[in-house]
Amino acid sequence: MLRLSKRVEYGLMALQHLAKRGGVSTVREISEEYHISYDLLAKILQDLKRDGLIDSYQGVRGGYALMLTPQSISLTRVVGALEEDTGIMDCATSAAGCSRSGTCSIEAPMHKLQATIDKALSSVTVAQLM
Amino acid sequence: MLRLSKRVEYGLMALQHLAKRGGVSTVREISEEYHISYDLLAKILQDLKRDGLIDSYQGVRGGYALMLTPQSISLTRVVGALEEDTGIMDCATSAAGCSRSGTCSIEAPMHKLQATIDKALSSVTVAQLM
DNA sequence: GAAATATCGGACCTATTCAGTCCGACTTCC
DNA sequence: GGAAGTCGGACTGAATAGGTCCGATATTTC
Ligand code: SF4
Ligand code: SF4
Repeated sequence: MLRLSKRVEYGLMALQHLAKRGGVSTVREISEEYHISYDLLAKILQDLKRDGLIDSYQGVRGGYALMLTPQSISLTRVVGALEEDTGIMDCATSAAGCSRSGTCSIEAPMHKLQATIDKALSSVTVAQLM
Repeated sequence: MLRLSKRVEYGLMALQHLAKRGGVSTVREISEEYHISYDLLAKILQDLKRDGLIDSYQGVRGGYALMLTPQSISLTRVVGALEEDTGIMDCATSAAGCSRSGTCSIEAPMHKLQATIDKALSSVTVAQLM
């Protein structure tokens, strides 16, 4: 379907918010501003933190803040943190391979297309969302 | 998830086969060569025909054949014929729009990304699959 | 120390989409 | 008339996405 998940979409909005704000923001604050489900956004930010994109502070007056500069956070990174299966086709994440790999003749061109798309994603950073 | 559907994958294999073969091929022939479900592939080829990419001949000794040159069939065209929702996000297919369109600030950059991906897709043709 | 405000983390539910199947109708060649 | 094909719609099962719930833990404030 070639569509980005809501998780990525919300994640990007949140990152954009954090970048614009600079400091620490809470899940509630972000979820209300952009009308995103609180619980869902909470999970997303936890994933981003787990991947080292943002830092978290617990307790009262806690929240999340960017750990990296907006310029250094690419869409590739965000997608990687928030989705398991990237990759345009089964054979794209080259490790696994595909059962048809012998008879299928479109594998090579698809890998090339994958590379092109990866490049497109990596060229977009959070800094460009502001 | 940024993944192409099996429909597109099978469709491309079939188109590649038709392009390589030149003449008329039956669904059975293609489905057996690449180990694709007969019924599923049948539907896919019907869709491709409906979109004018291939031509069909009914009855005994019938089958499908390309209507266009392999060079003139882009991936964009194939995806368009086989999937309803193209588009990286809800707002991408600009007509519909999105309820968050006011508060959301990442819309413009996403449209740009969409354009980049579209370009990548349109630069791949069936001719390059052979 | 208690209460308020946060993140943390896992289980859970539901709707939608995808892949695949089944079957009856129609068309054409032999 | 029968075999070999496409046509088209309905249907199923499995996977995924999107969203919810709730109890635990950490930290600040009063
Ligand atoms: S090798 Fe071919 S059949 Fe297998 S996932 Fe890649 S494109 Fe599809
Ligand atoms: S306008 Fe914003 S919220 Fe709406 S679909 Fe586009 S990116 Fe998502």
